[in-house]
Amino acid sequence: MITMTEIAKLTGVSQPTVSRVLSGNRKVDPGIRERVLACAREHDYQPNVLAKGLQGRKTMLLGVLVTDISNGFFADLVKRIEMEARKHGYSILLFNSDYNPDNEQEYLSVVRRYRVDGALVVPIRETSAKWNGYVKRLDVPVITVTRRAEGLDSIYVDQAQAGAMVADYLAGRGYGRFLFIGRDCDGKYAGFRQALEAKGFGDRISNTVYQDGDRLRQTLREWFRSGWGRAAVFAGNDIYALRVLDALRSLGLSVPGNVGVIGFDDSDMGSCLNPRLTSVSQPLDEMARRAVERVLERVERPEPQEAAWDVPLSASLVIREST
Amino acid sequence: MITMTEIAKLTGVSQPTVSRVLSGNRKVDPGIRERVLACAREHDYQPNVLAKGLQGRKTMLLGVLVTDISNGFFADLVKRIEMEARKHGYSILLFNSDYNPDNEQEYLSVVRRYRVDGALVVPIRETSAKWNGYVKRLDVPVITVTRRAEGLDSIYVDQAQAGAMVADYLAGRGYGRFLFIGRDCDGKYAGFRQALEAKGFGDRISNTVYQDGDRLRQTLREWFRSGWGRAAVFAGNDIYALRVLDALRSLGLSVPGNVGVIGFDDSDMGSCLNPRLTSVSQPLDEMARRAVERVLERVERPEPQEAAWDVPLSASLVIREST
DNA sequence: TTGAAAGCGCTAACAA
DNA sequence: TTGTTAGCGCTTTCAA
Repeated sequence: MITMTEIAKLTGVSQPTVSRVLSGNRKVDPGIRERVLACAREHDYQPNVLAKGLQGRKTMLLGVLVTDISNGFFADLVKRIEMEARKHGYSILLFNSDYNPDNEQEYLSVVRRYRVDGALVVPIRETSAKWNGYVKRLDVPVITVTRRAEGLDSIYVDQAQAGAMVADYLAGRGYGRFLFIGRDCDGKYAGFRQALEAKGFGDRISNTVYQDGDRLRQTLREWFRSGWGRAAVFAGNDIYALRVLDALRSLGLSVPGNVGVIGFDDSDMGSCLNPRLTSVSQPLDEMARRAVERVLERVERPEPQEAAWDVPLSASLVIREST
Repeated sequence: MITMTEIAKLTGVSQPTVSRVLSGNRKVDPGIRERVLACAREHDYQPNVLAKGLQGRKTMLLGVLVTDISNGFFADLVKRIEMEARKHGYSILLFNSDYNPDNEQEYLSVVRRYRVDGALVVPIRETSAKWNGYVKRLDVPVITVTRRAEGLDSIYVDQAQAGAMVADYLAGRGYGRFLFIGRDCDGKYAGFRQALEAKGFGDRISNTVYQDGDRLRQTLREWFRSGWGRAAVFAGNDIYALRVLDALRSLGLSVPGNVGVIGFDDSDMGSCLNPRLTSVSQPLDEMARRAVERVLERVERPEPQEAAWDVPLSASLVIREST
């Protein structure tokens, strides 16, 4: 691949002059300019981003670390981040932690090796002190997306509020028994639980971590049989919800007749499921756009002592047939 | 971030010696070795991949260009490619063409700017001469994944064979009218059509490009009314299939009672849909693994004149409830 | 076994 | 306006 030095030789000027022409920010004699540009075009010159980066300027690289790219929600998030970054001339280096903390930690190091200009991270859990330490060491702007991180820029949906919203909605629809599928440390479960307790449903709430196939069916059956009142399942994400629908169907329970089901993330498929899935929608586009903008802002003009950015967004409810 | 030169100063040796210690491939006095390693560990040294790359060696970067990362199939593909690349110490630079040829072309240039060691590409269409030209100019090993490209390494599922397999299966199940959802230039449609023609169903095949909501419903209704014989829809991918199921349901047609539906890609959700979706499964894992291995093999020892690699894999049928 | 010197491709001083 | 020089962090000669 042709370099500036080679173009310089071919056109009989100095290499820095070529640089001046190609970066376009300095005055150069029009004659030379044309010659250089013609030569560059002819040989399909492509600047070496690595050399620029090494030279101390930006690498035009953004690290993007997510938990599971094969989850439609994160796939969508990455897609939007990529689009937004590209719009500003940045490319993204993709890392998939696969919910493995060892990977997460390692990738945080790898990100540094590439001297990325900034990073967008979906941490595995609400952030620990240890994790915070790793991130600080990155010494590039970092923003956590979809989760809040103490002392770091973060943009996320307020999970507790989203959970409370689900609780209000379900209670308003006349449901009186609730099962949450997901971890009990999940913020949306906390909000969900708290709102239900305030309504006097404190003893009508169960939760179970997500399990596969048969076990999920078992759990659902036992839960359904073991109480009374209209039953509703709140799934931690739409994938869980899909599995719940499937399990309920194989138990012969109709949705929403016997059991209501509500998902989380409002993934595209939800609107086509049978029954169509009620779900909580996160402003994905806004998160991606603002996260990238924020990181790039910090890249362009680093103000070390600026306060961390803490942007909780509101989720919204998309009501369909399953509740 | 600490550099080799700084470590050299701190430990009182020359910078190349530090390099020798940290790259580990040359003999160094054990005393020095320990001192240098200790210092590197203490300051959390991370090699500058850019400098290594610039110096003429590898960048440890692989470009991955897909058509749509938000499609679960490609998300999964990217995930596996990332895992496999990481296993070999490579990171991936992600590009999403969004089915826009302009993007595809531009990103092929951007890939060069980063001096990636190789690229894995899902081209938008079966490859044109123009596209081939761009790819050649990359002058790094390129492999096309999921599509065949003349004169380039490619690993893919033989679409025509997959289409024929679907035709055989549907005909064997007693279906006698067929609608393909997707482009007529799609290889699987060609194979599907040809196999059906061979069975004398030549005049019982229709096709339509994918359309949204109402239009899809319209199309399906008209097609369903306009003929006789057991009807089956072959959707170009599982997302289309999901929409078809939804549209049929809103038309009051039961699946598989009135219409059979078969998808393509065997995405995870298929096994939980209502009804569970029959689909064509591609060996995703094998494709990702072999594609990365092949590219890296070419990176490690470039043999310019070696013949292009052409690996058609076989798809398999996953039969569920929808047919 | 170690150090000195060169150079990858580029930008940013500084001089002319 | 242009060229000269230096240097980013590293690997690779070549000497010692």
